[in-house]
Parts: sequence; C-alpha cells; structure tokens
Amino acid sequence: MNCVSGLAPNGGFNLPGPGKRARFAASMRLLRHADFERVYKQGRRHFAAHMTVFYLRREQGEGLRIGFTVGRLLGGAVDRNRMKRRLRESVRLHWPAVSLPVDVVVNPKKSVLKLEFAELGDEIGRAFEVIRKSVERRTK
RNA sequence: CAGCUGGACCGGACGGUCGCUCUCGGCGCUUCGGCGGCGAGGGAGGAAAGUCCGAACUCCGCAGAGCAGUGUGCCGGAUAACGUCCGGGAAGCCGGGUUCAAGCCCGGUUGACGGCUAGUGCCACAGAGAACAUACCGCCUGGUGCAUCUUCGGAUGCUCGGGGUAAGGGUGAAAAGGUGCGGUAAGAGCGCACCGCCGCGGCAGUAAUGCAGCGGGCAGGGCAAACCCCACACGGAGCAAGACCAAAUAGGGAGGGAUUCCGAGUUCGCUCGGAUCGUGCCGGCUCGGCGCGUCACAACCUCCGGGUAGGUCGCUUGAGCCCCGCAGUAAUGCGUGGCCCAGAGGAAUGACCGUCCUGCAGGAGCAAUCCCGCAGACAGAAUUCGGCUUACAGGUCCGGCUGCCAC
RNA sequence: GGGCCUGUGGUGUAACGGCAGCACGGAACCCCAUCAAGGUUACAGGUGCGGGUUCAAAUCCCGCCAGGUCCA
Repeated sequence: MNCVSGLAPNGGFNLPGPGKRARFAASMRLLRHADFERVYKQGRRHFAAHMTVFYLRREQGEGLRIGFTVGRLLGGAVDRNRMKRRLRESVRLHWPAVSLPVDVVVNPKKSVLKLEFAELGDEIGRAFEVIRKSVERRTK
C-alpha cells in the first residue's frame, strides 16, 4: 500500500495551475526503487545535450512524477548534491501547466554542474514539451 | 618590519523573494490509514572524509581451561577504552664548550624503544679472512742460496721456504673494545691511566634509569619492520545490528464435519455410473447449481505460526556543550550555575538577488579614496561517541630562530 | 557497514632482501623487384606516492592514492 498509486493523484491537490506558485512536494517525486526500475526497463528515452530523460506513461493516477539518478561516476558527494539541487530547482520552476500521467527519470551529465542556470531551465522545459507531445500522440 | 618554523583558533557577514525537510500549534477534507494548506521555530563539518584503531549499543554464542590466530611492546600516569594523550628516561642527529683523542657537559631536535650470553636462519659482491675467525702486502726473527762491501767478527740487498705478530696498508656496511703512555725482536689488555663493557652489592628514584664504589683484562659482530621466545590484551557479527505491525502469491502446522444401497469392472488396494444422506460455497429462505466425503492423501471450512514488499520503532539527552572556581608540571578530574544544538531514508540544509567583507588585475586621482571585473578553499551528516591519518583559499592570536632598521 | 586483492618500459607479465628481466608493439638498419615474414642494433623504468627498518628494499613495516572484487 503506497500513497503514490492511490490517494495523491486521485485527489489532484498537487497539480500546479498557471496561477499557483511553483512547488515540488514529495508526492511529485519518484520515491521507490521499483518505480525507477519500471521507467528504465519499459520507458522511452529523450536525449538532450546535458542529460538523458527517461519517461513512461502510467496506467494509474494522473500527476506527473519525476526523479533523478546521479551516479558515483559524476563526482563526489558535494558535486552530486549540487547537480540534484540545480535540477530540482529547474524542474520546480518549469513544471508543465498540463497534468500528465507520466513517470520521468533524469540522468544528468557532468556539465550540469557548471552550466548557466537559465540554460538548464530551458533544456528542462524543452524536455517536458517533448514528453507532452509524445504522450498526447499515444493517447489518441 | 620581513622570512622560516611550532602550537591554538576561525572557516565569509547581514537581508529579501520563492522552495525542501523535521517539530509544535490550530484549520479544512477523509475510504479514519492519511492528505492539503496556514503560522512559529530548528536545519552540515573541522575535517561530516579515509575507515586505521578504541568503545557504547544490539543480536548470536558461552561450565572451565588450553592451543591456534591477530594485535600491542622503555617506565609512570590520564581515560569507559585505545595502537590515543600527558610527563619522565635510554638512544640517534645537529650546534657550542672541554679533551691529544675517545668521551663528558650544556642547548635544540628526532623518537615502533622487550629479548639475538633460548634455539633456528640470513649476511650478496669485494676481500687473505665474515663468526669454532683470518696472515695477501707488510713488520720482526733465525735458516738455505746468490751478489756487493769488509777492520775477515760480520754487515747490507735479493730469492726461497719456517716461525712470531694483529701495530700499518688494502677490501667491506661490518675485520673480534677505543685513546694515550709504557713495554717488546716486532707486536698484542702484555702492563698502566682514562673511557666503554660485564659481574657484584650500595645509594637516589614509585619505576624506566642514573650516580659513585669494588672486582674482572674483555667474554657476547649485526639482523627479531627474519622465523621465533617472553609478557599483556582480544568470543563473533554489525543500525542492512535488532524489535514490532504486516498485503499479494506460494508453502507449513493444528482442528472441524459426515453414508449407505444398487449395477458394472477389478491387478481384490479400489475405480466408474446412478440413487440417497451429510457437508462447504452461491442465496434472506426453499428449489437449484458447483464441489467434497469416513485407512491415508487430496479437497472444503475454521484457526495458528514463520515471513517478503511496505510501514513503525531503534533515532538522537550524550563518556554532551558553555562560563567560572578548585586540584594537578600536564593529559585530565571534581564542583556550582546555565543551555538543548540536524535527524533524512532515490536521501532535506537549495535557487535567484541586494548590501558589505577579504584577495587579485585594470582605470581615475598628488593622496585618502572611488569606479568596474573576477575570485572566496577542502569538502556534505546516514546509529552514536573518543582518537589517529589525510585534504584545505584566506585570516586571527601566542611562542622560537634568522636578517634589516631605530633607540 | 565489513572482508579480500592488485599496482613494474606504450601493452601483457617475471624477479629466495643482493646487477630490474622476458614477450609483443614502436624506431633505425639488413634481407627482397615490392610487401609480409625473418635477422641485427640501440632506445624506452629508479617498480603508484611519501616515510621508516636494513650495509642493501620492487620485495619487510607504516601512512596515503588509484583501481578491482566479494558479503550483508
């Protein structure tokens, strides 16, 4: 029993509308190892200059959920934490207005550490756009 | 003032907007498990690191003792404990003084420092000889032969083999006490003095050890970060320890209930078909439908226990931090008072901006200063403490040495 | 959280505490009409780094660094 497939998406509290302030609560993140595995094995991939984005349409629930994988190859603990924090902030500020029932995993590259923050945000925005189009096409 | 060096400490500051996480308060929704939003407060380090030691804590194991294994290793103290810390000592190195020299004294510094007069093993090359030492060149001695000189006693030189010698040369990391004087054919602890060494008892000190004395001419080369011996310590695993709740699926255990007849087949265990009875499920009940049925198994129903995903606890009040006082050379201990200081779990402490601070480059200015740009280390809690080790921009304070300037 | 292993020319590997070798590759030359193969020659290292023990260290000891691997 977990809250992810059950209550939170059904309730729909966590969907930020255009007027709402940008948030990034726990229910909007991927929190379980099994979810990551499913997205890696069954999901589709989108390659960008500074990251690779995996995404998978979810059967249950409605909200978009996102997680980050930053492995040991990318640097020490300080650098990896910095990457995750910058990604999280970018995702928070570029959260798509339309609600998508999709799980997303982002694998950053080392350049995320030194990249201009605005540029990182643009790339996240473009990735969300690609995912939105892909999901809408499959739904029809 | 500058450079080098030792120790202690700090590790950019303040504010705004939007986020994350925990706690508390009250609110809304709820399938009563939670979810959402509002307000207030808390939110990385000196090394959080490496995981090299030591503990706490938890589970497992355990009559007692020994072996094996691992670690530690001068002495005393500190401590919960340690391979850590503090103090002391031996020893090495550097500088100065003194001495013919060895050595001794003073100052600084280093400091894994039990035992090779228990055993075993190793010591390449070079060298005559390397552990029951050794005679290559030398030195001394007497002998044979030859040459020269001769005052005809012999002397000198060379060759050969004999003996003595451990001074000198040479080899080596190391050649079996050192220096000086005496002594001698030449030499040698052969003798003496001083130093070193060994033994004995004495004194000082808790002890390591030191000091002086007497005796012995000197045995006992080095290596135990070689095997080893001696003394001491150590049960094993680790918060993914461990405790509790516990889905789905599979499996385990216990219990409950009830039959007879006819026909056919038969390897004589039983099987199949029909009727009847009992029972379980569907159903409010009957009929009906789907199953099962008396040795055992299976099936049905009820109950129990283990346990995975997942969740909760462990989880932060502790050998705790700060101030002051006392004891101690110090490590540290004791006492009064005050304080509560991160607890995540795909893992929170961030993003953007402003002002200031520090450093560096550029520009303006006689200068104080101003403008603009760049940079601000090493690094991120993961059960918790005590250490060690390693990384580290810049800065503050205290001490030592050297140089320059002033008095 | 804990255990174990490795590090030597460019590459792969040897070396009872006593001169750091071997093979491949690269370079030059020879051979050949040419290429390959073959032959000869020298080069390339202070054994991951820093200390210590020893007369002497790749080897023994201590501390770091990098990499690999196993268990929970």
